[in-house]
Amino acid sequence: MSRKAQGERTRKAILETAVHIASAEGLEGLTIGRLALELSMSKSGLFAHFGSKEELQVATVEAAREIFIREVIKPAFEATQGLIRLWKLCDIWLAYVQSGVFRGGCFFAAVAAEFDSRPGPVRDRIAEIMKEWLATLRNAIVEAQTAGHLTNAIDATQLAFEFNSLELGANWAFQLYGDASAFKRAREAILERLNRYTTAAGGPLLTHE
Amino acid sequence: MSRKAQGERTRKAILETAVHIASAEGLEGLTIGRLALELSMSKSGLFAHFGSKEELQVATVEAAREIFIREVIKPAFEATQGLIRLWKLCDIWLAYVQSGVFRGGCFFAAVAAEFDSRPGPVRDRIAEIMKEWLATLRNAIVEAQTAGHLTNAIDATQLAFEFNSLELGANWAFQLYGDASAFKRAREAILERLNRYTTAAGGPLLTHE
DNA sequence: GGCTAAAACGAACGTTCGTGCTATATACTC
DNA sequence: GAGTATATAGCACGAACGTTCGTTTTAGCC
Repeated sequence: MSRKAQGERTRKAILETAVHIASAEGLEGLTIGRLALELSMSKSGLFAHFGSKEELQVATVEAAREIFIREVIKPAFEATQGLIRLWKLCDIWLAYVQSGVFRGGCFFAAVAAEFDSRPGPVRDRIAEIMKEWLATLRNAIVEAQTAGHLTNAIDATQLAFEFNSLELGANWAFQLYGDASAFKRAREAILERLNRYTTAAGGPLLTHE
Repeated sequence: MSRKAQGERTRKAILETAVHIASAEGLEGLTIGRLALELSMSKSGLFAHFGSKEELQVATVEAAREIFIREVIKPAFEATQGLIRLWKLCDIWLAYVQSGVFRGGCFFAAVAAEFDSRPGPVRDRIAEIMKEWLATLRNAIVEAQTAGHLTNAIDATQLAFEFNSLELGANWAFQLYGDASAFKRAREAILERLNRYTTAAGGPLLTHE
């Protein structure tokens, strides 16, 4: 193993742990000492991988984005474009949060609330990424309309807002109360809307169970 | 003014400022030094009003609850029980957040995300209060059903979850993007549901404008 | 086997945090 | 007016924070 590759590997390991900690304790609660302790390495050795705490935070956000793409976006995009993919995006998102891989639930919901009043590059990147997600959702809706699965009467931006809200709401209920039925409620609400706006060409109604 | 009353007054002033800071910086970001500076008093003098930082946090949460009751719950409860009150609860909540009295938007949305992975009395109190809000919402729905304004076919808990989610979603969009149209979207989604489930006895349809 | 450069370390910096101890100023009681 | 309780201030503490610096370990190259 080259020395160079070793550095990359360590950096990956650091960020992997950082994402988990930050989802629960936040990006400020994510301290370098704590991170070093958890990885059994020195503060200074760890710090050398990033020039500053802010850079570490940005890198952590970036790492979380890649995980999100790998675990939610990509699997959903294996489905064919249209209604199915739209539903997959929502369904997999909910399943992913419910699976509890992150102690703090949805990473971005957590850090968005933390940084929404803290101007700077960290906040900017978080906002960008969440906007990206919302655009993905909206785009899937438009595609479902183009494919003739959903009626053109609905406003795609409005529907994307509603779906995103329901997901945030489910995440909130699960994190605060451990209430897993919130995911069922979110799915029910989303499906109800999808089914209501499905055209004849949209195929048989989707169901929850 | 008695010494005793002076203490009470100071405490109120502290908590008033604390709620504002915490809505933006969080309950951990709310430091005693910062708070003392903002109030032009000494750290120790301020600290004497609370036995610990945790007590200060709990007191701040309590203060926020009282503000919320005064500004949202009470005004909504001036409306007659039933559909109107239910709508008022949602509408006033949105207007209150939009008014921007708190730099960090909805106080409870902010601190819930911060503390949902931090066990302790602070988290417990936040969870209680938000459950209280959800119960208020649900109860208003049930009352609207009992009054014959809304159909009994709907699940009150489900609808309360959806309304709460839409409110959280609007708060999220406004805080992260300054997007005021999110409030319009939330209102539209809520009204759409209310109108759809309104019985003939529910009176004329509610409108947004 | 030495040389180089990357990677990790250990110790310390200055600052800020929450918290405690002691003293002073103020208002009410008798 | 002396005495007491309350409110606030001053000062110091130990711990933890992000950060810097000089050193040591390690892998690849000639």
